Amino acid sequence: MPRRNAKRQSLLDSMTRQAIQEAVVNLVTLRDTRGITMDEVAAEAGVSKGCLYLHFRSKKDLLESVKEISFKPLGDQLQDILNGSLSPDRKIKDIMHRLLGYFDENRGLLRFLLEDRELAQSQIRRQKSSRYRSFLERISRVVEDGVAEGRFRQLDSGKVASMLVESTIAMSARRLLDERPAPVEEDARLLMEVFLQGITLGSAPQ
Amino acid sequence: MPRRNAKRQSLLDSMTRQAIQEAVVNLVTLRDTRGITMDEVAAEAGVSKGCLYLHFRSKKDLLESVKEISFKPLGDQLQDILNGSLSPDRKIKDIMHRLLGYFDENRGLLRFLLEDRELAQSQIRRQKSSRYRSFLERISRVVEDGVAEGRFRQLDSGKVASMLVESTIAMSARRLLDERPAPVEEDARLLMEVFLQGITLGSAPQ
Amino acid sequence: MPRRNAKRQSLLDSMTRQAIQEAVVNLVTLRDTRGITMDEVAAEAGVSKGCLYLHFRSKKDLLESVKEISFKPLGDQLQDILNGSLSPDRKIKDIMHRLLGYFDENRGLLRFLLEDRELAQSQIRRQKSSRYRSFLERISRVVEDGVAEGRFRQLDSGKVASMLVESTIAMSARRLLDERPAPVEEDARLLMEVFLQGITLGSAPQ
Amino acid sequence: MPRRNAKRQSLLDSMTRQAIQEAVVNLVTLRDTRGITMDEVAAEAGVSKGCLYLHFRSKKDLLESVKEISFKPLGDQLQDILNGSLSPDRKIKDIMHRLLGYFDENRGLLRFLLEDRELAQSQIRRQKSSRYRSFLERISRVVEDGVAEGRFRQLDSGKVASMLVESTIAMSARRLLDERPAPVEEDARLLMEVFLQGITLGSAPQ
DNA sequence: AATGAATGAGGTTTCATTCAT
DNA sequence: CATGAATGAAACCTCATTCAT
Repeated sequence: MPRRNAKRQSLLDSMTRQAIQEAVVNLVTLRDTRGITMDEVAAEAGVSKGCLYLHFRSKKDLLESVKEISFKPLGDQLQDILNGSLSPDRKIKDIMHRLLGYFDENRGLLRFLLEDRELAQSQIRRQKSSRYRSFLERISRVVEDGVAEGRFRQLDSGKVASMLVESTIAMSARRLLDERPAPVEEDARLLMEVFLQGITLGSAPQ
Repeated sequence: MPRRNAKRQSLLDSMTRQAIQEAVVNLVTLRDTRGITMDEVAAEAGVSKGCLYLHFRSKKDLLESVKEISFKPLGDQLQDILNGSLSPDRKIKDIMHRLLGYFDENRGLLRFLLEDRELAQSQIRRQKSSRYRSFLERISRVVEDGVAEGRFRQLDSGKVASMLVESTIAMSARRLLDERPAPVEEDARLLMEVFLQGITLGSAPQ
Repeated sequence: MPRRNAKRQSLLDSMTRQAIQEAVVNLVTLRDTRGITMDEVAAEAGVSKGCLYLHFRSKKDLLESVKEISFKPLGDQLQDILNGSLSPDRKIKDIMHRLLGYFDENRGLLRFLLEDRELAQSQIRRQKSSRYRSFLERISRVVEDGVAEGRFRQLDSGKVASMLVESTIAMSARRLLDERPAPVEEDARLLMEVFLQGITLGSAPQ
Repeated sequence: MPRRNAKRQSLLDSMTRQAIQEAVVNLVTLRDTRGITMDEVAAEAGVSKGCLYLHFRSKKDLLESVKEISFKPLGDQLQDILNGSLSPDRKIKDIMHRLLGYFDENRGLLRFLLEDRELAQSQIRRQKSSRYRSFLERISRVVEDGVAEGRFRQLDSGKVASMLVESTIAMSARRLLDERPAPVEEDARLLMEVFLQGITLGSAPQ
């Protein structure tokens, strides 16, 4: 049964791939991305060093693939929110909520995002379109929609998007350190309150 | 005159120290912190590699010291603002203004802050007092003052401080990438507007 | 019918063997012998890597076998010439002609010969009988025949054989590099003119 | 005394460089060039592996430098002969004599030459100007001089040069294998007898 | 007979650190 | 105080070979 064999083989194959990727996620959860070595990945995954290069062309390739699969589900969920028909402020709230939740569930991934963000800064100009930057632009457009609808003030949407996203990531980072973080809803609400109404007492509209 | 010799020696000594530290700053402006080598530092400083270890115990020690001196002036300036008698919202505005300005003037240093931030996030619990964390706590207290004075709403001050600071850093990073960034005042004003009043149209009280 | 099956098996078997060997020849035509990997051989042959080791004990064994079969036709042709009844000088000419022609037709094989030659030189004493060395000895005997027949001068036949063969190989190598090499006949004639009129008795000027 | 120190330092430096290069020569004398590893070179030279890269950028660089210095003296001697005012046939004889002698004295170097020759052939087209090829061209010109002077027959000088050089190298290789090789003079004379009386005008019998 | 994932020894290269001078 | 050659522990990567299926 060559068909069956092929299937099982490719299943095994993809299982090893996953095992390696999961090993990376495990290690990244503890260490910095740049601190991990291929030896460690191999040990963590329970395979030989050579095997790593059977499944990934290089270390860079491996890390890249881990980022890819790690952020895929989040990306899809955010996509759904962004493509939805909710109001801009609701979209922003949902996105914040989802980001907080996702990083709660996948604690190691935050480091990849942090690295991505740094990367965007070191490769000044050249590689504008990292995951992070394109995400920012999406948020930016939601802000613009809010402005167009007369809900938000006329502010630089790109900069506001940065503020929204970075504040949410900062909140996620805090939650990571917190042994008993507040419920996700609570932090999402705090973010929204601050951004929608500011921190000044009495400035709330109603 | 042993006294005089000692003095001259220590003067020369400190000059070499400075030369080395400046070399690091120069290199960090271009590269990632972890990407620079001791060879490069020695070459940039115009001293021998061995000399580096005469003045600093290790690479880590050297980088740490560079952070120290790099952020000292900023720290002092922020300290002055924090110790001043201005209102909390004015303090926050001044701090934002100063942060944006400082990173504009010292473009490479942002990387150190980013590193510090990562450190602060990876130091789960154990060693609370990274520069970044202690700075956050200072801001946190200003927010609390504002709450106490009845100017700010009753919000989690630590979280709000994170939001304020991360948004400002994000703005600095944007400015770094921007070829012709807006005047510092403009970005500081945007940050304050958003945080004090939120982004919602019509929510401005007076 | 176990007989028939066995036959078919061995036929299939030998076909795979050949496919592998041909793959090596193809690759050697492009690359250096030592540059090719077993992965590449497997890919080129369209079989699995493991299959290689079913037909050949090792890489060395495989390459050795390829040399064997690659030079077999040439060896047979040269054998015919050597066993023929032509005059020694005619034999030498025919051999040169055949060598030039063979390497023209099988461009990659020259690399094997070069490797063999190196091998012959590094194998100090031990394993005298590499293909190359035994071929040299054959030529040597033709020279001796020529001496015995009074056609050639009394010269060290082994050394003269080396000169003849190396000059011919050098000519082949030149032809390989040449985009439009002269006709084989022309180069063979040049070789003969130089050598025959040099080693032929009575060609000494005074 | 900084002057003196610098001198001694650079002396030590160049001594290590030499030690490394000599280690390569020693190893090449025994093994094939491509078979030696940087580990072996380091061990043979009595230095650490890292030290190798202090003196040479890469393995390729090291081997290249060894070739350079190994063939420099030979190159100079051949240069002198080529630039001299002797007759073309005398030049050729002297060059053959010198090649045989040089390879006798520096047995390992022959391997480098053999490798270079192969290299020239595998890098078809690209690196036309290897040491070997430029040397061939020099010899080629001597042959042309001989033709111009009416001493040699009108033959393709490039091809004849190949024959001359390759035959001499083949003779050297033979001498390498021979436990008691004939005196250099004898082999040089043999080469000359064969070639001179072959290419000399008027040697054609009929 | 055939597969191809896995191995692991070994290759080249880098770099923080030491130490004799 | 200063030097810079030397070190050696990793780092990344390759590839001939094996073996469960």
